[in-house]
Amino acid sequence: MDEALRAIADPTRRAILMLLRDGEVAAGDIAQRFPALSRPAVSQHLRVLAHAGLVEVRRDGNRRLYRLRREGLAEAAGFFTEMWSDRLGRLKHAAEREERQQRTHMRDEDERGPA
Amino acid sequence: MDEALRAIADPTRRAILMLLRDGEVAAGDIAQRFPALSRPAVSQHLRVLAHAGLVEVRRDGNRRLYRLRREGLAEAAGFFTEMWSDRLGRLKHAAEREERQQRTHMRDEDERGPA
DNA sequence: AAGCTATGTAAGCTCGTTCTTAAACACTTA
DNA sequence: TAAGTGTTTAAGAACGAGCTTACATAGCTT
Repeated sequence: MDEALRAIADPTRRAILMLLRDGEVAAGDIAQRFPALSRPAVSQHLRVLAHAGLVEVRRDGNRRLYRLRREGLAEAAGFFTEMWSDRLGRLKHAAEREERQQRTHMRDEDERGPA
Repeated sequence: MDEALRAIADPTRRAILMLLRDGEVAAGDIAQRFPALSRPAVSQHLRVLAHAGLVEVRRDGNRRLYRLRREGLAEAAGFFTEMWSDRLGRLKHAAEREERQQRTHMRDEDERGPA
């Protein structure tokens, strides 16, 4: 998930993923969509995406067809669901904690940070 | 949205966001959770997050309380929804395009490589 | 005002990322 | 097998990200 989010941080790689939404695309065809970049540059981006589990490759004769790996995408999106989920439960805890804190108002230096 | 995805790519910043799920936290309290990092490092991460629209700051006397900015988070998540959405419409287009391509099978060298 | 606490900014270093060119690899066709 | 496509790998340059230390700023407290 870590690698996927890092991979997605790059705008070129996001554009590549967008390109793959509709189905398989050959590496060369992908590269053609980025006139500003050399083919090796695109190839390296594809490698990063593959390593991150966001795309899969398939050989078709000479060419390599890349396709989206939706599981990988969902896994990356997991961060957002994690950010949103269980919100009520945590809010309850937070409220209790805050109440306790407000009552005692302890500001002493007892080990606040665990290992 | 670009900056937000970039910001989220960093694990420390993700951890900070997680920390803020439950409500406001002061900069110093955040920094305490990262014993491996100096306080300026955390401060800089917070700046990046603020710039990306993922957190908001509020002054409370001496301290600065950071809180999550859910709109920013949703905007960042927009990439994923964009990846998933409108899939059927695009698939239809892709099918047509593929059909046309398969029929004519044009592979000639019309200016593929510009300057 | 002086000094403390809480926090941000600046400057500089290190390391990782992204690009380029040159070369290698793999498959196809003559 | 030799030449031709399509694509990746290698090596190195340039740039940016993230860290640290030192310093600056802002508010509170005496």
